Amino acid sequence: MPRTSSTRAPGGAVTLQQVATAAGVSLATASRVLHGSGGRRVAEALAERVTTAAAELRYVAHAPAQSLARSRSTVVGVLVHDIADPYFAAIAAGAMDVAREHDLMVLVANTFRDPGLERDYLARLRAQRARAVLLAGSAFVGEPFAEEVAAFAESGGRVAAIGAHGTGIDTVEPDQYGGGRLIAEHLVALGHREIGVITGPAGLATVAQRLAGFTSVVTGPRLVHADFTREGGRAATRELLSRHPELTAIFALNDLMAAGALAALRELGCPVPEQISVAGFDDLPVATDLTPALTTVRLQLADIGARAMRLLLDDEPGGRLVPAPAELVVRDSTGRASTLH
Amino acid sequence: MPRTSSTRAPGGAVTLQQVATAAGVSLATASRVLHGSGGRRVAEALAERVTTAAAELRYVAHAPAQSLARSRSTVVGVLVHDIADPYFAAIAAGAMDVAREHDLMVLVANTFRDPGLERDYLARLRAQRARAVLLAGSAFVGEPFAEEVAAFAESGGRVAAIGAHGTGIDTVEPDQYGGGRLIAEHLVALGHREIGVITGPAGLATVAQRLAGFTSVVTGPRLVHADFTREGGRAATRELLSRHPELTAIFALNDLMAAGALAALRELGCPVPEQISVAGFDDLPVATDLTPALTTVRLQLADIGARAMRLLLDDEPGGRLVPAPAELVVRDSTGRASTLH
DNA sequence: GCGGGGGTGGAAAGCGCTTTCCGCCTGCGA
DNA sequence: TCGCAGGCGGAAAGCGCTTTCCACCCCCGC
Repeated sequence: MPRTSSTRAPGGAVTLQQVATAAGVSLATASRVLHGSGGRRVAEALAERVTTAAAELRYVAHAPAQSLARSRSTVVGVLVHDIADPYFAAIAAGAMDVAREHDLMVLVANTFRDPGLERDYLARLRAQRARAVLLAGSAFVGEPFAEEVAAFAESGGRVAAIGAHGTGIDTVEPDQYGGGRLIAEHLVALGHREIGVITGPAGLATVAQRLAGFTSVVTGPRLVHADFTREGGRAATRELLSRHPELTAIFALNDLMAAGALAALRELGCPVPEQISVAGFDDLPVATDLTPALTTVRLQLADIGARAMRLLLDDEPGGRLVPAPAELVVRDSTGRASTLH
Repeated sequence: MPRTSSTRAPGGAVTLQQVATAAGVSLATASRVLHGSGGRRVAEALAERVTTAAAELRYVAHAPAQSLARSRSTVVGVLVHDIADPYFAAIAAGAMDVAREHDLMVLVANTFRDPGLERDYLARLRAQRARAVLLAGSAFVGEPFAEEVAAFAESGGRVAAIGAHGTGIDTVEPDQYGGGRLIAEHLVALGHREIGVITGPAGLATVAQRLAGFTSVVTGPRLVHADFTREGGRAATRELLSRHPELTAIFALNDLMAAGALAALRELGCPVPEQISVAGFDDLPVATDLTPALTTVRLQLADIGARAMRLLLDDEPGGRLVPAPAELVVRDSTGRASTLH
């Protein structure tokens, strides 16, 4: 039997052709009515018939076909290290909000901090012809996929990053250096001289920058590297204190590690901030709920994500650098250096 | 060298045709070598030439074109209320992990708890011909988009949900009811009789189920509805206590609200658990870091997300129901009912 | 009254890929 | 020696949509 308008396509979906037939117009007209990109207009009466038919058939355009024909897709990619980490979740949420304003869908790629996976996802985003991609994860020092980024850009997609990822791409640059410095100055002002730092993998640019800011004020702090997580912070704190019991303050390079540090100090029966002060970085929501409430550096994460997405979607030439401020938030986990050692 | 075969397509991307030409084979052969779905094999020598050419040109298949030709895409959708909420972030992370094993990309849609947006995103996921979609957000009581779900399924996509979303679709069902009951039994065993409940919007199925479990043990608790967030919990707690100062325990229907409750009680100078016990639900990572550490109900969120994604991707017939256990985690925020009122 | 122009609908040519045929070539058996 | 089967490369027909032309109609002006 001939394919009348009510016959479902193989996939089960309604096609534009079916809508056109149902409305008694040509394919071209239906397309113009439903997705017409301005250029041409269609008479009221016909347009009406088409929209009615489309609604009745519950027609939804086949996005891949549209992407193909228009050679322009409606998806953007967001590359994060781990969406379950509140840091990235906040950034992603901000970015997604802006994407929605632009009627774009967001493809989220969780790289698990694996540079190989990161490269891989970037290629797949290129395969999807994503209109743009946001590199939200911190760069690794000595960026191994600059080439893949270039390939993406070359094939017509925009790229923006949070934190430096190389020249030529739009960047929102949180003031990691300044933040590290703020914490250092704060602790020094409180009289601390023996300060330990617990930190994530040395390869992360974020880590390097925060640390650089800190050491611009406090030279040669005691340093322990661990996972950039709560557990990492807990382990690092124990190790740090066993090696350097003289410390009066600990700077955790992110709030997650700070939470772990507080847990470790509680286990060790070491009062904060009376005996040891603790400071974090990021000002995640959890910071206020820790005990004592955490002194930290506030980054406006959702806003950073949103701004990066806006950089991706406007049509200005690339290579811009938007700084994002870091702000010291003093709470209860830092106090005057104890003199009772 | 002549840039014949290397002439970039309009979008700037390399096409299969270019690869084929460069390798001196036909389009069909190139396709078979690079994406051949098993059926046919190509002689070693030719295959080699094709793969080499593809690598040199940094060829990546045009995913939309592939979706069109194969009428099957490689993306799945995940619908969440708010990716910045750790509850959803954990579920999404679990789901994404499984998706990666299957070489699928994940389109995350943030619905901001807006049923309209939810419907809308579902339609757009259908437009993308997403292979499957995971409804991770709690249903609203009286599900307003069953129709849209049906349309999605009808057009060939699979649908799974976390928590009941209607019959016929695969469901991972966390034991919300049982969890509510566990908390109730725990509090009653500790001697509490005057228990207040602070809760999210009445329209959320999750809320209704947790509450039902609780009231199956404790009848007619004092109830305050608020946002399902920390701030909501804080406000609700203040209101609850001002109206019912006789309460000896508060059950917050999620951990975020519980964090708010603890904050409020701290502000009111009300010791926990000595004067008032507090219990939460979800066992988010933050639960251990609250002070006192939160008694709550553990849901294996990442695992739930992963299982739901597996339901979507195997080829079994739909309509299955996978229960996910809830487990009581007793920490320090609950204690024997105070008798000093 | 007739020619020309503006506006609107439709036919058709792709977009980049998959996949069905088709036909050639090789090698084997009679 | 010839026929035939099997294997493998290539031509071509779509997949559902956009968009360029083309054709047509109607209206206006001379």
